[in-house]
Amino acid sequence: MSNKPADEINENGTGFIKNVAIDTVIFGFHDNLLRVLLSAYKNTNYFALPGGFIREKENLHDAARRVASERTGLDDIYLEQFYVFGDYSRYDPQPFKVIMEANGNRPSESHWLLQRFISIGYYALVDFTRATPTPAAIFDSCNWYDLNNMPELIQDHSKIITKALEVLRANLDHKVVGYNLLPESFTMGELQKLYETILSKKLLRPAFQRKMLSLCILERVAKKYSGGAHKAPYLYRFVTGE
Amino acid sequence: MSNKPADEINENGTGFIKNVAIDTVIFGFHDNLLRVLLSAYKNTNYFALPGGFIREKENLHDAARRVASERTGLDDIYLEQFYVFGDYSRYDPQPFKVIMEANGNRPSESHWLLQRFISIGYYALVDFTRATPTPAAIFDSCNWYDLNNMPELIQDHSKIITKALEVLRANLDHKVVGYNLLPESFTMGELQKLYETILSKKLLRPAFQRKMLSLCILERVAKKYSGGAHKAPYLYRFVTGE
DNA sequence: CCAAAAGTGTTGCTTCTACACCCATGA
DNA sequence: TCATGGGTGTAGAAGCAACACTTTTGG
Repeated sequence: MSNKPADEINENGTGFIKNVAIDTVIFGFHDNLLRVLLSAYKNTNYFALPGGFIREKENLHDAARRVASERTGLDDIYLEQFYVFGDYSRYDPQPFKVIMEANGNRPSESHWLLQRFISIGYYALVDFTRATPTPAAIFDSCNWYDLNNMPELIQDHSKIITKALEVLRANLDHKVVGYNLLPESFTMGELQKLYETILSKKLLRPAFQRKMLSLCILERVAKKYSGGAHKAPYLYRFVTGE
Repeated sequence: MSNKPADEINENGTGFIKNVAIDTVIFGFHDNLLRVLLSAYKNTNYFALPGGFIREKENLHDAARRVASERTGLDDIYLEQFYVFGDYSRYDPQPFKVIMEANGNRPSESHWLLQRFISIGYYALVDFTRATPTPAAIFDSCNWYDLNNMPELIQDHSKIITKALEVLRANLDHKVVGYNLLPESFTMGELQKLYETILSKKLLRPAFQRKMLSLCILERVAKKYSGGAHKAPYLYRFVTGE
């Protein structure tokens, strides 16, 4: 939970469901690295996952989509609910107290943001080249960090990312992941690099190519002349069924 | 959400987290049928999943375990969090209003149980022969219903069961399910019947037997002389690693 | 003509499917 | 001894890992 617009910061959180937060793990892929969007709070050393809250009459999914959209500038985002984090031990209001104080607020102990939150985790898969990381108004910046080189995160946000990656990996087999993380067209090599990065292991090139083509979800578009001294790879794109 | 003890029924739900419910789909297996525990409210025609709420300092998992334990009398229950139901359209306070009125209460519109709830779904797998369905104090009865022959349920509880079954099926491959749904010892035929019931399809006997044995999680205990005019099957049990 | 990367062929192993066969049991 | 259900054997198909080979590109 983070990135709240200014008007959300009032003592009792009018208009929002209390004690429930949404944390989104927004994955992007670039330069052969899997990255996530993190918010950095101004005037503090705190980093956190993009998060938000559910409006009183808002669908849970829509709230997650709203958060992911506001941070990326995209409006057609692939989202997957992956886990709920509900241990009482994750209750840690200290960071928010510091953040608010660093920004000139003096919240009372009963401020709604200082209460316990049950956090519903969503992961998003976005096309790195189309997303424009956008910090929430006033409060923070927002940037990509690769998974192997992340700053320390508040609360249990590191664990949330770990769990998101775990579920993403488990879903690799039966859900099409590349469609959301890659640009419109891409080479088979790029697709393989994506899979290898998510799984953290090498895959055999011939096997991967055949497996992907056997799914009948890819079509060849054209060849890509990269200027490299080697055979030009085909470009592929996902067939959308239209 | 249902089965609340009397002391939970006060206007503002003191001691509980508001707007969040837990619904548990408690599966049991008996007579070759997959069954779920349903609560029937007295003085109404309403049936619902066993449910409950999270105490202010209680872990989410512990709240789910508490609900499942109270309904079954068991204390070592296998639980799996499977989905969160958060559409605003599922908000339907009517049944609770009727239930409370049928039991002599006159809740105000602002009664906490008549507010919107986001419901966290857990499924439980229990040994039918050990569970003793126990209704929550005063309010309702509690019984097994087989999946193909269920009463109409309040709100979106049917959809919740459908989703639970979906996830249970998906988990059949990589989680050991029989251990929790069967008694201490069982025949290979019984285990196969369980799988066939969950998947709603026939499996090949030799293949099933070999697959199960190849997992090295079963050990033979003894033969079972059923009195039937046929070869006595072996009894198996899950090796626990002790 | 060479190096590098992409695409395809092939071989052998493992796994699964489908059916056949044998074994034990009590009427 | 027969019907019934449980356990095992096995041939063929399918799938996959591993490696070899061919093709294309620019230096």
